[in-house]
Amino acid sequence: MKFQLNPQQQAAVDCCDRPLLVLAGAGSGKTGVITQKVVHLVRQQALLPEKIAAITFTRKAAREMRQRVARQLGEQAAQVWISTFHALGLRILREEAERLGYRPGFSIFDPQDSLTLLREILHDSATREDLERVRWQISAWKNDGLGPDDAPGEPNTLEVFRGYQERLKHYNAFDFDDLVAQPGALLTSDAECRERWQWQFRHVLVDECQDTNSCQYRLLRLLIGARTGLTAVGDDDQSIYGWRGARPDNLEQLQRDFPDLSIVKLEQNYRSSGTILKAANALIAQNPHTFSKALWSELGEGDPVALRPCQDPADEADQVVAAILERKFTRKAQPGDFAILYRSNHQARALEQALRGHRLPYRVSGGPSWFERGEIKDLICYLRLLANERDDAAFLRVINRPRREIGAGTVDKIAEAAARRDVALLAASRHLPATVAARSAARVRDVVQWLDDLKAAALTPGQMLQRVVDDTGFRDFIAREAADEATGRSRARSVDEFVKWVSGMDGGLTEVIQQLSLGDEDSEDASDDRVRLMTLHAAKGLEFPYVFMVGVEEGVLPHRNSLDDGQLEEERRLMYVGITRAQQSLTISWCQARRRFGEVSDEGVSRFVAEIPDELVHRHGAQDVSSPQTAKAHLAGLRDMLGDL
DNA sequence: ACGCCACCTATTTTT
DNA sequence: TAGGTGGCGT
Repeated sequence: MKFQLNPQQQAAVDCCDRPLLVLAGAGSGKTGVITQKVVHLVRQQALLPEKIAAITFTRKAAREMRQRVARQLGEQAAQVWISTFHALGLRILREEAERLGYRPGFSIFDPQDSLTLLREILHDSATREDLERVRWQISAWKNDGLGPDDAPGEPNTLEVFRGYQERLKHYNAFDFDDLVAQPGALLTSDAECRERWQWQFRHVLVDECQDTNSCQYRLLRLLIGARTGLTAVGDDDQSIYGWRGARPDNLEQLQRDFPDLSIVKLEQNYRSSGTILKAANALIAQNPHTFSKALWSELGEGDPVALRPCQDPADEADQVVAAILERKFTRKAQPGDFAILYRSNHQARALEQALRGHRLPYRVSGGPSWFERGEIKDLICYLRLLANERDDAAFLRVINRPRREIGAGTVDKIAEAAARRDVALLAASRHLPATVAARSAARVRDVVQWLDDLKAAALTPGQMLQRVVDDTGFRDFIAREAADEATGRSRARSVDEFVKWVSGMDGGLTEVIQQLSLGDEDSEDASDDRVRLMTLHAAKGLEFPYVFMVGVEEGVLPHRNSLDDGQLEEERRLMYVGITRAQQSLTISWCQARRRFGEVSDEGVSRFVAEIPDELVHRHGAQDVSSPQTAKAHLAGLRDMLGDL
């Protein structure tokens, strides 16, 4: 496939002699630009592929980009460093671990492991909420590039932070935030190392730059040496992650950090109708801007934006379903052409009910992923423990799964011994204290012996995992543990799938685990033809022919907790992101009444709706479908007309 | 180890 | 209102 670039896109690709900021509006073809630029750097600028880094936020974006680069560069694409910030950080850490006092084969703790760790530090009086709060705080500090010595906080919270970091190191483990923070700290303090990495890359490209937090931005800057090219792509109007530390003003910071920065704006949109873009432009114009931008398109004006007041969420859901059925009929649209977007997850419930009721296939995005499922996490922990015997979190997870009748008392005694001798739980299990009863001691020795044998056998990660499953009877254990037979079967199946998946991976144990720890290979199936339900946050980067934004009410969007200090602007951007997902048709609806904590609230339509000019909208009112009764009747009529869908 | 009840809280979430 | 958590009893 060959891309026709418009003049602005071409300018962005061609600009290689100075740092560049590409302000890429929604749907302006920025992925194509990044892809083409990588190709250009290799083909025209004669850069070696391994001298180029393209950084994204999600694995999905990275995968997409790699595929598109591969389509043009073929084999060479594999040499380009296309990865997420975290994967890049991991790759740096793998080479520099020793400098930080870590050993090869280190573990990566997920948030759950972090919670386990904090539970040890904060002893038993802490509730789950306390632990979550502390974890959140520590993570926020790290994302701001702060450590226990410079973070602003209560002395005892900082003490917890310090203890947390010390323990992580003791376990030879990093948490997710460390994957970016530690390379940043290392390259800051170690000039030799910094130069080496600056030498590594001749050009760095960053996607979604407005989403970088302080820590990511610091790492980015540290990678840019005197001879390193930079292409930053971003859209300040789509910055919706301020609440988790993203700094959209990093786009402005670029101008200060790189005085010779060029700026290219991509304003032609290839996705939406003119009407939808005008609505989006008008809305976002209400926000203050450093960089102004107006999207336009050649796709024609299209339908007006439909505005629909509804009685309550159930009525709203019925109306959305009615509209979907109608369009399935009149425009031969497929379920997969529709997306329903909302501010918060619980809003999905009413919609799911209505969709189920009318046999419309749907998919809710944002459930727990494969790797978060308990049985998969168990298996990953076995591998982690085999690669890094200091990984106490993995040890604790695995020691009694499947049941080995090693009681809490025994584990406590092992933990005491480990603490006393300052060794890991697994090491302590090899020299059990005399206080452990002979029976328990024998059981522990058996597991440890088995683990040691497994480690000594020269096996691939896949074979190792297969042995774990076989030797422990893991499938049966997992199946028996499930509440009902069906979930038992499905879990056993997912164990098999996982073993197969790991067997297909290449690399040694360490690489495989570190891959796995970074998360799911999301099994996004383009062919699956279902109505998509998701939050506005989850919708970023996606597009759909028909979009419904529901619950566009004061208190919901903008959310009631975001009415002050600049957060309102982020809520408006959220609305903007929602609008710009739509290709042909956009329907905005809200409820007159919504049950909230038991009480009926009626805050009414969102202020954002009034920010869309009148001439762009079509208001549905009482004469259309407005009461639940008529909506139901309308639906019934449609059903008769279309047959049972 | 499991089930029941009282209590609390109530956005957005990737890696 | 509802769903999740934590404490407590069997």
